[in-house]
Amino acid sequence: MAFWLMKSEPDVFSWDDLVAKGATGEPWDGVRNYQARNNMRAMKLGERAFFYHSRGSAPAVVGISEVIAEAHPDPTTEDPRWECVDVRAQAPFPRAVTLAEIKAEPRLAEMVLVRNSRLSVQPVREEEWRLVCEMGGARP
DNA sequence: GCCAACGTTGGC
DNA sequence: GCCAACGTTGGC
Repeated sequence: MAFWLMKSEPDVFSWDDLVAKGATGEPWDGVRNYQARNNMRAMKLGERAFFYHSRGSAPAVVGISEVIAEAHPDPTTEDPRWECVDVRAQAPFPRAVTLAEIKAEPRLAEMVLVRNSRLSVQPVREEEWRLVCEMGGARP
């Protein structure tokens, strides 16, 4: 069981937008980066991902989403190279965990979020997952 | 709004 | 296959 982190600009598609989609969820389309696509290809049904708000006033992990459809062609392009998974909101973080808090935690220094801030879909280690959940008061 | 870091493109 | 130029992302 792997863990993931997916970024979204809250002005474009926020956690609340995903919550509003309910059980139907949302295709995570528009990704045009090979590493991010490869990560989506590796996602399995039922695996979970942090929902991260980038470019907001305070970039932060704000919720947990769940994969409800494995990789399939991205409906927003004819280009067969690009694929997406579908996700739905599973649970909000009682307290958002900001990037500043993550950077201040030495045990999270190896997170992809810290080391390669530009990758929009990234793996999270199990111990990192548990720690971030704990920091946000979320059930891991 | 600025700018550093990174990924992609395209000429050679 | 190299690398400069360019575009995009995202923190601040």
